[in-house]
Amino acid sequence: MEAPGLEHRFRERGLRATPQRVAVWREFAERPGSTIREAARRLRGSGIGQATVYRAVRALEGVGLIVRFAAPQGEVRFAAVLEHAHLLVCEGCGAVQPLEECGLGAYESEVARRSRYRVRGHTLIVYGVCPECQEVS
Amino acid sequence: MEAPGLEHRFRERGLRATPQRVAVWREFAERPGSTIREAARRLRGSGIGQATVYRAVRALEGVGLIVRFAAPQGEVRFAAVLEHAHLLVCEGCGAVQPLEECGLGAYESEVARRSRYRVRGHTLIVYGVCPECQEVS
DNA sequence: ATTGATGCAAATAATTTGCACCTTT
DNA sequence: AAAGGTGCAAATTATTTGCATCAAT
Repeated sequence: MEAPGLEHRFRERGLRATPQRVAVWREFAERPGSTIREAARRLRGSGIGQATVYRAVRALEGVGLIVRFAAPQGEVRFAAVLEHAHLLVCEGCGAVQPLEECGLGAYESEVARRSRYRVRGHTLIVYGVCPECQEVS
Repeated sequence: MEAPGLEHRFRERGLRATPQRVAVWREFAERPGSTIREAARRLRGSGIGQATVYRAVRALEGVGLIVRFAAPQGEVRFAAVLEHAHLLVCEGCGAVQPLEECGLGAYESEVARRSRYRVRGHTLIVYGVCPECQEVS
C-alpha cells in the first residue's frame, strides 16, 4: 500500500512528518494487524527505537491514521488507515483487510441529531472467518 | 443497566456464569468506558482479585459480551454489551453510551458476498464530542 | 471424582519516561 | 535559539502464570 501525499496527511493534522513516523505508518500499512512488538522488531532494523514506535503509534492513532482493534485471541493489534477505519478481520488466522464504503453517513447524521453530539468519525471492525480458515474447521 | 437472563447469555456461549464474571460484566455495564485497573479496584471491594478480572474480561471479550476500544487519550477501555457492540464515545470527557440499530445488516451481507468471509459480527465505535464538551471548547 | 474457576503473590511483558543529542523552523 | 523528535536505558504499569483451594458438574 502506498499513499501519495502521505506526508501531507500528517501535516494537515498537525503532525510533523518525520521519517520515523512515516516508516511506522508504512509498516502497519504493509502488515495490517501487527502488534506493536512485531512492528518495533522489524523497524529496529531501520534504526528506529521502540520508544519511538510507541510514540508514533500514539500520535498517529490520535489523529486517526492508525486504528487499534482486538484480534481473535484478544491481543491488541493495529492497522494503518487513510480516510476510513473500516476493517475486515479473520477470527481464525487474524488476517486483516480494509473495507470500502460503509454507507454509514446517514446513520452518523441520525446519531448526531439524536444525541446532540458533534460526530467526528467512526471505527468499524467486521469480524468473520476467511475462506481458508473455513475449510480447516 | 440490568439484564434479565444475563446468566443464560453466558451459558449459551459456553461460559460458566460465575458470580465473579457476572460482577465484572455488570461493572462495565454500569460504568462503560472504564479501564481494567479502575474496574479491578472497585471489584476488589467485593473480594474479586485482579487476575480474575483480567481472566473474566478476556473470556467475555472472546464471546462478544464486552468490547474494547481506544479512548480519547489512547488508553484501552472496555464496555459491556448485549447483542450489539455499538458505542458512541465522547472524545472530550470519554463518556460512553450504547447506540441502537446501525442498519449494517445489508452491508454485512455485501461484505460477505464480496470477500467470501463468513461474517460473524462487527464492532462500531462512533467518536464525537458531547454537548457539554462542546460548550467548553 | 473430575473439570473449571478463583485469589494471591510472583514473574513477564508492555508502555512510558528522563535525558542528552539531533533537526527543523 | 526555540520547539519538537529521537534513541537508549531505566522506570513504571499492565497482564499473565504457578499453585493451592473452592465450586460445580
